[in-house]
Amino acid sequence: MPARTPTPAATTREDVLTAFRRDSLLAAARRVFGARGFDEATVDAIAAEAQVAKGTVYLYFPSKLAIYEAAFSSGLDELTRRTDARVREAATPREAIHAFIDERVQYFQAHPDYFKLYVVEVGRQLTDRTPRKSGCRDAFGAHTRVLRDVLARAVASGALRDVDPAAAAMAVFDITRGLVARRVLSRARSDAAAEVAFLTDLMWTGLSPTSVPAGSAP
Amino acid sequence: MPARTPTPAATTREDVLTAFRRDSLLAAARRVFGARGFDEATVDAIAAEAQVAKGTVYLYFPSKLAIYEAAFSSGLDELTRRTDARVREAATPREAIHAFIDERVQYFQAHPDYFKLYVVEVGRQLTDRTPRKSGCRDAFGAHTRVLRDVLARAVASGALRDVDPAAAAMAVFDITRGLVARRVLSRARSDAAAEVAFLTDLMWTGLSPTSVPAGSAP
Amino acid sequence: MPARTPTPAATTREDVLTAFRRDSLLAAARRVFGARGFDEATVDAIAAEAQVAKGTVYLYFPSKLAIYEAAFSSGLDELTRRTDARVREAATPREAIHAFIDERVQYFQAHPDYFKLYVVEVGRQLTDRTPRKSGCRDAFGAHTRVLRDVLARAVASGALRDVDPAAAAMAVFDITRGLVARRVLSRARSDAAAEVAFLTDLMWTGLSPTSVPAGSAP
Amino acid sequence: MPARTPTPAATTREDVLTAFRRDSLLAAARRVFGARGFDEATVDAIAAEAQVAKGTVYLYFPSKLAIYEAAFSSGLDELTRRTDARVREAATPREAIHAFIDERVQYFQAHPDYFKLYVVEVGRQLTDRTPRKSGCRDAFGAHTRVLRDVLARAVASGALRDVDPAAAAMAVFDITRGLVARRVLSRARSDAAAEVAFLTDLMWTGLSPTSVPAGSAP
DNA sequence: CATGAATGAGTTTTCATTCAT
DNA sequence: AATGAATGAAAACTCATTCAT
Repeated sequence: MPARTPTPAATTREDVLTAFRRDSLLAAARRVFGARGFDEATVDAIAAEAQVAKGTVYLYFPSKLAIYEAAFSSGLDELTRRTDARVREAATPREAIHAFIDERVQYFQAHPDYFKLYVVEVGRQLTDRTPRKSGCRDAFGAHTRVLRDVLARAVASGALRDVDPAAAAMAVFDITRGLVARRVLSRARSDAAAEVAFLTDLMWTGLSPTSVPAGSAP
Repeated sequence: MPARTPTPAATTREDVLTAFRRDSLLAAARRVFGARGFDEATVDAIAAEAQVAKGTVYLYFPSKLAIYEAAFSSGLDELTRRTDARVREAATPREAIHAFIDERVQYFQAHPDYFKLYVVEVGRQLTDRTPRKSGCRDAFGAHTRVLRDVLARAVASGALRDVDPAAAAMAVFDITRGLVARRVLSRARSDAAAEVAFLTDLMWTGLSPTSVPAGSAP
Repeated sequence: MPARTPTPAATTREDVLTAFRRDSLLAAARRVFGARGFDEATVDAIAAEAQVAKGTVYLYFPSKLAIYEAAFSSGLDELTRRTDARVREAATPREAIHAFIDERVQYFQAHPDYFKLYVVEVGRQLTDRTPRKSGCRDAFGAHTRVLRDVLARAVASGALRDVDPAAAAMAVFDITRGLVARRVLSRARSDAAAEVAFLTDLMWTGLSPTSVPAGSAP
Repeated sequence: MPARTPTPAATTREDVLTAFRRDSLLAAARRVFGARGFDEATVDAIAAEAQVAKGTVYLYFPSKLAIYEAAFSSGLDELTRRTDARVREAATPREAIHAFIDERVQYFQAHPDYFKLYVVEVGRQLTDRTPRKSGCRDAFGAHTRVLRDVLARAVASGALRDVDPAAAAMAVFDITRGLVARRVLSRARSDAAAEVAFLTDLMWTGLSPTSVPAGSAP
């Protein structure tokens, strides 16, 4: 990484075009894979969606699986980047939880195709025998890292009661995922603010230190 | 032929064999579909798993999709039946939440193949253009009905604070799903009691009426 | 053929039953093959039509092809027998031609399924690489033998002009076949007498010795 | 690429190649369907006959049935066109009958594969439950239309006796078909002139107005 | 670089035939 | 003799991938 391509001015017309084509193909792939799943999607359909010939796809990606993984990863990267940024900006743990839920709901609402791709991939990971070489697998763990760290600090400072921050972050992650799934599946177009607020409140209350002793174990 | 066996239940050897074959095939289908997903699974593989010839499969099911739906539905029925029973038996709302989470974690832990099939089906539903005729789709809504009713009564009686019972039930459903997913994916064999207890506590605390005013909005 | 089975009393109950079953199967086969053609017909369908189990079919015939050939031949035998009888009874060549056409039209009208089987078999014979071992092939030649002989005698006696009797018999055969095909295809139920009379007249006139010199060659 | 070839007819190399492939496939299909019938023919065999891979066939035709119908129709169109032309050119009714028989015998003699395909199709039409949408069915009726019109005019002008022109045309059609069938089946290579002349004479004589009263009905 | 025609491996499904009961 | 469950070979069709233009 010390020496990038030594031609600083090398970002030629070519490169721009190439990058543009790649992005077009990834966007097309997200739409097609999201709409049909991995197996039902055809390379032909992706090419048509991107308005290029089928052969062209193979100039940019070595295989259908590679397109899929690139499409999945590129979306995931952006989602994670945005989520992490908003969580980091949050002034309080409560706001961090709210930011996490809100950002993800908004992102997926704006990119329902990608949500489908995302869900399909979770299914693939569960059912795939060949352990995914690409970073897909680990990527999932990274989703909640920033939130977990925020919660860990909150527990340490006494702002939250003494829970496992990782488990708590996962719980927030899961209810977010469930909310998004129902909204995407039902093609909900309404504002999700009320539902986001409810889940934020539910989690925050559940994690607050001021809660009552909670009685005996079940 | 003079005297047909007067078995009152008319359950002949044939019937038993037929039922056995059907069950063997469904079990094989659950394993194969769970391991590979719908598209990657082949009827050949299911037949081999059930130790019959390919043609035999078609004596019991009219198509690959029919096998899949039967395998999915049969497991779902049992899961729902067991979950509902345990939730109904619960003496308190807190116990109901615990029963819901605990039963489902135990069931899926005992049938990891079925959990994969279950996840795969969620993916299919998202990506399927042809609305599934079979009860698969509606079946999902029914998962939380009993729990929702319990929570609704608890809200009415003041045992819980004033939340939307359906949304609360969904939250419980989602964190359960997340827990199971992580345990199945990581092939966890350990006892899930601690994690179940944590989630029960989290939800119960979050829903309790004694919670603090919760401060300002996020 | 001089010594039939030397047990004259051997026609037991068994034999009768066996013969009955064979005939039932042949009748069923004629219906099914006639309705669907050879390839589209299934042994299952024939068994069902004959109200026996599939395995039973194989007790009476060694293969699907054998059933087909037996069904075809049995019908053909009857048709030829009846046609020959009526042609032989005819007092004049004109009546012989009429008898030939009339009998065949009536027979096929009464057995439309068999006509389809008959047409399909003609197609098969044309397209079959493996020369039919059974008598099917030669059987066709025999259709017009009796009519041909009648015409030959008529030519010899001067009752008809000097034509090739075989070619003339074939012409009568062909127009009969065409008439039947159109009637069966259009499911005609009306009386064919007028059409039979027309064709008889057409052929008779064409073959009569009193015809004009016929002018120049075409 | 700066200047697209401004070929006014736009018949590029591509188009020629495509048309060539299509024709090759149709010719192969005629041979294979003619040799084996519809059901016994495999797409694999057609592909092999045309020296292309199986998948290639599906680039030009959507299904096996579509290939079959295209092969059937293309041949039928040419046959009908040629027959109609020769019949129209004929100066007299007798010549029209001769032209009809002669042209068809010659065409089928030159394309025996197509004759088999033709016969197979007749069998299919008889046994097909699903009424053929394509023009195959109606096409048969059109075969004799031109000849029928010629005969109708001849009847009107008194050149022929008072017969149903349609029935007469059918009779000519049927004897032609029979002659061709026997020649193709026996792989006759000899000149058919004598047989054609005989049938022409037979029909013409049968239809001539100068015929004797023909005696009593049979 | 871009194209899209060609390839052929792989999948579902059917059905003639066998054989244990 | 009769049954019908089991078998597995065969065939239509799809689509990821390649490569000549």
